[in-house]
Amino acid sequence: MGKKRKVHSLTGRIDDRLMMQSFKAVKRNRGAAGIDKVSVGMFEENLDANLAALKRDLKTRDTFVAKPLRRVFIPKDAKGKSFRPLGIPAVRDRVAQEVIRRLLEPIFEPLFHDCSFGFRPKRSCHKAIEKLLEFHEEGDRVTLDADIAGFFDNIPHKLIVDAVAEEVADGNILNLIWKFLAAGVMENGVFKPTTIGTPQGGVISPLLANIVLNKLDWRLEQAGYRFVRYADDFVVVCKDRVQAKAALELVTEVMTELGLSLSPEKTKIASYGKGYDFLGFRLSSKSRTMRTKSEEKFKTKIREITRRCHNLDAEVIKKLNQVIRGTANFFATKFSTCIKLFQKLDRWIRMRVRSMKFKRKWSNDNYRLRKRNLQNKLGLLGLLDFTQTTMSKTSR
DNA sequence: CGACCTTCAAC
RNA sequence: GUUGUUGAAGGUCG
Repeated sequence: MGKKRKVHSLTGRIDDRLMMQSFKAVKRNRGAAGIDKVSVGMFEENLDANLAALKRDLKTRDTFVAKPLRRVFIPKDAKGKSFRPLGIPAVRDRVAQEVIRRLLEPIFEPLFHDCSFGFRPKRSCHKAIEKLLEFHEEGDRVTLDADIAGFFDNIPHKLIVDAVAEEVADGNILNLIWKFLAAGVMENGVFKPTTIGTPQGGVISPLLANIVLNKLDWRLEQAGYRFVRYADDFVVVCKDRVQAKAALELVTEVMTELGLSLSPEKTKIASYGKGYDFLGFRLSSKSRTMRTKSEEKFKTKIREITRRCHNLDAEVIKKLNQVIRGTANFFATKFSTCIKLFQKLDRWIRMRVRSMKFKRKWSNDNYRLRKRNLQNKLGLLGLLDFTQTTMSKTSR
């Protein structure tokens, strides 16, 4: 029953190499500037001096001041009128957060539950679903599909810092996290303090989310439930509806403790027999395919590329192939049963391409023939062309 | 292994 | 204008 050994000096690990690695990581994303309008490129102009100053501020207690976040609203779903509030930290602060993230991640990663799959290295949606399907194959077919209401925006700051403090005793680091959380936002020129939530757009936010929800994971484990969690979206696998009800009760209780609540619309008891949506797929005992929303998103994208008024050329085919490759790559997995859907979509894509505008070279040119030749020569591919390559790859 | 470019997906 | 973490694929150059 010895006391858990905490990590004491993380601050001491902040050196020039870590600073540089963190900057490189921020640069790789090619993200936009924050409130101070300093772009990554501008920060890089005096890189050594900027990193040195930042390192000093991070290492000496109560020196670092997080700049307010820049507020940007992005549409949540393609045509919906709901918006997601982004908080974009200044480039300097993104580097700072990356430094802290790199220090914290190795500490918390081993403590996380094996069934937590979101935002974690070497884990993915596919792995999450594979685990879920394993559970179903072992017999349990009723699911509690739960979603936390406004998760990132509603986690209490104290809860986050306390959760980190359970493993980290370095007061300076805890202070820095507190400052990131309480940086505030500038919304059309007016400063608004942030008293709750972790910024959507913050470098450490995903890690902090996992640190907090790790508590939920182990509570479920302790109660004997099997589940798969991806960020704030999780499925508890149950043997029947009675057990699912009980699971819902436990989850609700834990949510209250964490100052959170479930989204009533997105939380439901379903079954593997009837099927349910999770991480972009529609999962059921008879098929695992794209969910309707994802199919619509894909179609919208194809429509944009193959607009009737646009001229069919090499660029269009290239762009189409990129999108098709990417989509097939995600949805054609070991477990998915997408062949029929892909056939349908491929026919639809070819129809779209056929009806595109195509320049006539001379007045009585057989442009249909030239168009088809162009299509073949430039190699327009279909979703199915990519599934075959993924199939042969997965079997190796 | 690294730099850059493009795409897809989840949240 | 659009941030962030993670995973995947393809390409160019070392």
